[in-house]
Amino acid sequence: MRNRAGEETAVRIVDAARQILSEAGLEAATVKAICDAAEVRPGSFYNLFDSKETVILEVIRQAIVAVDPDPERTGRDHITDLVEAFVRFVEDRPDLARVYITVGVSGGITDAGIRARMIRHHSERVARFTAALLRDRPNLTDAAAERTVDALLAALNGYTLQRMLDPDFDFAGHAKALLEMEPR
Amino acid sequence: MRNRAGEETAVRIVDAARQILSEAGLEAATVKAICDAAEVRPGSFYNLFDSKETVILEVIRQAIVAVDPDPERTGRDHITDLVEAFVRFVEDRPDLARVYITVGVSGGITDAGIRARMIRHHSERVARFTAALLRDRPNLTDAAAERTVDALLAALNGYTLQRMLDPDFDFAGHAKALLEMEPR
DNA sequence: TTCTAATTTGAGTCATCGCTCAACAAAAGT
DNA sequence: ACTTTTGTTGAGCGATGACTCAAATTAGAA
Repeated sequence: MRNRAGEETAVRIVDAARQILSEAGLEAATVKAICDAAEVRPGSFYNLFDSKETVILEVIRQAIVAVDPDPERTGRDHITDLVEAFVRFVEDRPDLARVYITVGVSGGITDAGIRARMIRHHSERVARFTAALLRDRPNLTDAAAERTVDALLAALNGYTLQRMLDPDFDFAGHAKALLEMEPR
Repeated sequence: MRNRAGEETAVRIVDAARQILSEAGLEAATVKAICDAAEVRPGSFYNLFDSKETVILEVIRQAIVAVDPDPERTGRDHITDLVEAFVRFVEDRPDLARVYITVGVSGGITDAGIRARMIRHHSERVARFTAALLRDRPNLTDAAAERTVDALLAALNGYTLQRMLDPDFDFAGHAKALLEMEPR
């Protein structure tokens, strides 16, 4: 990387990398494939990024950030808002959702840095969802709320996974139905 | 592939492939890496298998088969048995569980054959779990039972995913707690 | 216009990929 | 013992991977 310019080109490269990662997976995300999709030559690629890995990590970062938009609003959301926001994320940004689930997970197994980020992100989600649930249903104990949220988030991730495999899967319907579940 | 013998060698190769796939992911599963781990030379590899892909698909097949052991016993299990069998699978064979979740999913996005097998396998699981649940709780309607099973399996998959990222995660505890959930 | 710095280029390096095959070794028949 | 079948070897093939860099091009300041 020689300097800080060419930002529009850098954006095109990251966009191309995201598209390839989401549609064809990590294996297919070669420098050549990314450069072709971004209409850039390898020299430009390496003028702007230190390595292929840098670009891929940037896409994963985008995905993690996009999972929970507006995290600064913590404290005001209802649990339905949080679920709906996640549904919107999966429906509107299937590319980032795919990256989140596939690259995030397989990368999490290989790469300790990615793993740490995924785990941290998950515990932040649990805290946020639990606070919202307790606000909506104050009759629940803290433990019961956290158990419920654990199950809710696991099921949301499971449905996301299913949605990635089967584009016809009614993700929104199933996700919202989860709000009707509770410990018996 | 020249003949059908050298089966012990073939087993060693598949074992090595499974280990590498589970610990280091698809990217790391090169023919050289597999051969080194199996203490075999590439010539022998290609004497026994048509391609690298053949071996990887065999590992994925093993994983899918191992998810639901003894499927011929359909009709007698309780829902708790099915969940416990899955818990045992994840705890006892984390290697195959990792392959199931990571390679199965990322492969499912790329490869139509893998995708079809994963989807088929999932609908078989839904049918089996739903039958068991209706047997245990005849007061549920078919639709409610299937909704419950959908959520149960999604959550199990989500927990599996979480377990793959965090080895300290109490998978068995969370999985069994799911049996206490129901539609309200 | 002219000079300079920012940006892009593409041929090229070296390593590694999946895979092949002629030769060799070990068993198994006969 | 000799032949055949079965299994293994490892050098090496062409293709492609990530990545480099001197040269060309472009853009903005002077």
